[in-house]
Amino acid sequence: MNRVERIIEHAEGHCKEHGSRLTNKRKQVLSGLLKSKRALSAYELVDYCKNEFGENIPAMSVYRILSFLQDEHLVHKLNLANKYVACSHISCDHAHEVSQFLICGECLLVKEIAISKATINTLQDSVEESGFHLLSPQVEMNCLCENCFRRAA
Amino acid sequence: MNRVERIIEHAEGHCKEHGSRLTNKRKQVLSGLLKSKRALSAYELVDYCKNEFGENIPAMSVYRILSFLQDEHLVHKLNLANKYVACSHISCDHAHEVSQFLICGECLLVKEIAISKATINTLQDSVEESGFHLLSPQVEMNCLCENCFRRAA
DNA sequence: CTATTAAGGATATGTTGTATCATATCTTTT
DNA sequence: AAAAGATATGATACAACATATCCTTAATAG
Repeated sequence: MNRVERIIEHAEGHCKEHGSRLTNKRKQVLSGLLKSKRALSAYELVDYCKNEFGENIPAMSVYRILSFLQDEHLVHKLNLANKYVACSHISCDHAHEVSQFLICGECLLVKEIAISKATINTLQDSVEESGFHLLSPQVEMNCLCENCFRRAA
Repeated sequence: MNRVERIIEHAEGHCKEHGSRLTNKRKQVLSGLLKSKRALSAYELVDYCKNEFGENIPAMSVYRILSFLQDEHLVHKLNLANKYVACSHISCDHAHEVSQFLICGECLLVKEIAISKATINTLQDSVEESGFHLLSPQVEMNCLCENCFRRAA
């Protein structure tokens, strides 16, 4: 059993625990994200399922599936790019920490790193002081990866 | 002369200094953002110019104008919302600091606050350690404002 | 086994943004 | 003030991302 299969099995258990189902199509979409180093759009996932599994999933359904996977904390949406990535902590059992996403604006390579407690507290405090309430504590930063940076220079 | 007019005059001087022009339509678009507490979409600005000035600016032009205003650091794009806001530091002469944008996911009210040097350094360091290079150091966080938070609860 | 609920399909449409090519308006120089 | 060049704007088409709505199919509980 390879890495992706293992993660998906883990995710399936996670879903069962609170009575939701990780159906076939949901697994297919999730596997697409798991296999990719890059962030993918809903429409790219439509293509992936067609090519990889011969499944013709309409865009509408992919959006529904993505929304389900987000609710299950298996997937993040990157708003900087309007694209989606698998959560890198699916196979950990602990609730995952706040993530900082580094997104290459050129090739969409994504790196998800944990943000330090202290830093997130600072950000959170400034939010509360301003009378706002944090919804999804997820920090995205617009970067270039090493490769694209060199190519640009 | 009111607040918006004063800021626009200041912005005009700023543009002249490096040989760019703050034309009438550019002023109109900028004034729309300055008058709004909320972030606005390009298409909302099209409507604003039509209603306020009777100008029929095509969407294409508004996008170009927004792009110009961003180059001049007079406007920020909020990627979390695909909307635009006037930079809150237009009338300061000092180069503005890194901003943290608190965006109400409900009503799009936006608060722009300066982020502490220490915090931005921490974030920046984690970016560099991961082999990425920061492009636009602007942090956006998905929040609810006080009003919408209460209404939701 | 059938009633209920969850999942997925079909179709249309809304929203944001870009590509491309044409036209108009300023600016500078003569 | 006319020609030439640069900057700004217009018009049209379309690409990419996303949601609304209504309907059908599949899973599960009673």
